Amino acid sequence: MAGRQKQYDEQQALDRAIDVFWEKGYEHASSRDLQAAMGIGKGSFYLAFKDGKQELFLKSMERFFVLHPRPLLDALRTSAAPLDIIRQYYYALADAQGPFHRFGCYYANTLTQTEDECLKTAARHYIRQVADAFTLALLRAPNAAASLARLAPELWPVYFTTLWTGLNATRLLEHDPARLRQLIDFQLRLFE
Amino acid sequence: MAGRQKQYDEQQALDRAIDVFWEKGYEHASSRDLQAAMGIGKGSFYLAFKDGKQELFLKSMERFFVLHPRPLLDALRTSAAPLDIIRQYYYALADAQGPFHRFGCYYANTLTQTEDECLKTAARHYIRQVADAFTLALLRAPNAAASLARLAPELWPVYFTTLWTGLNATRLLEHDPARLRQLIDFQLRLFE
DNA sequence: AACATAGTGTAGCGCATGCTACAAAATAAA
DNA sequence: TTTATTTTGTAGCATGCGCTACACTATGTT
Repeated sequence: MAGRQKQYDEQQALDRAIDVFWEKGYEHASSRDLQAAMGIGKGSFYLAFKDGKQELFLKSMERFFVLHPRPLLDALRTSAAPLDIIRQYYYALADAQGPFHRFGCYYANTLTQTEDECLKTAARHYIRQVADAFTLALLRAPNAAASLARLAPELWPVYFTTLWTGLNATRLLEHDPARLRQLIDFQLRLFE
Repeated sequence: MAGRQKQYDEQQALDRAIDVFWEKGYEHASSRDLQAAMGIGKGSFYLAFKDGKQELFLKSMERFFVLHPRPLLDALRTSAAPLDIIRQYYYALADAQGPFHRFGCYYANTLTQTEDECLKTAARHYIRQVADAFTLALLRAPNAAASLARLAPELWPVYFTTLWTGLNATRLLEHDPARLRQLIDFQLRLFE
């Protein structure tokens, strides 16, 4: 392996790109915006990401999953009270001020903001991961039987997803976080 | 009133603009796209809509409301079974194939796809109109008391909105309309 | 007929976009 | 030291964007 060595940390640069993509959305984040935030120039940018912005965004979605949903999913796997963890996650989305999800859901935004089928497919994948994990966690909860009697389990993922993506839009309408939290509490009562 | 007379029908042109905006979204509908669909040139376009694309879209949102939500709201005001009407409206959004809402919700799309505060404020306004009308209609329904006991009425608009905007995104994930209809049925059981 | 007014068609400006081309610089292997 | 390889910085292309400028045409008023 010969050649000059990179003057930037790839992962750090990816994290900075996430900041820009999250705030502005895929389409509105220009390659120049991204390069500035990542602290690199065009040359390095198109060397590291040969397919440009799209490739960077795909990698940023993977990285985002490691940073945010994965720790949650890991916690869910071992928790005795998964519902409380899930509730806090929904709260974070409803709470526009919070440090997480200040700009909404990274993946749901992608789903509604771009027409790129490749990116939408990836976003779908990550959202499904979370919804399926929620379903599995609550199926293992002590009071699962009661919940099952109310709603068939194959509808649980679509139930979570609709609530999640709904909140992602409704938070732009209803600015009172308390009311959104009340709605979340009501919807999650299904699993109590 | 002197001067040459218009060679196109303003309302027809507006309807064509809606087609383009609905399919492509505000940002992705270029002024040239719109002019072509409306059958007019730059000159007529910027004479009729001095503030350009933004003004056209604002007017298209008003026109859209007259075309689609208003008839629904009128029907709700007099119906003895408002829940059935509401259910069909949700079905139409879930059913990606249907003639209406083939490209999702005109207003919810605006809310998540653009950063223009002026347009978002207008979109919020129209969505609220519908959610409030749903609430009023169901409060007048014969079995309103039972529904009230389950969920406080001030949460009804946010309940409708979250389901609506949620479906608007979930339809991009879950392509089986039957499953979405099952979810709608379950959510609307609150008002039975 | 003369004039003012409203609508139409065309040329093109200034800007931002994603991306390529390519020379210069740095590093490891020979 | 030479060579091959990798990274970096800069110049700039082609395209599409929203929009303006302006001459031209059609119409109503005087």
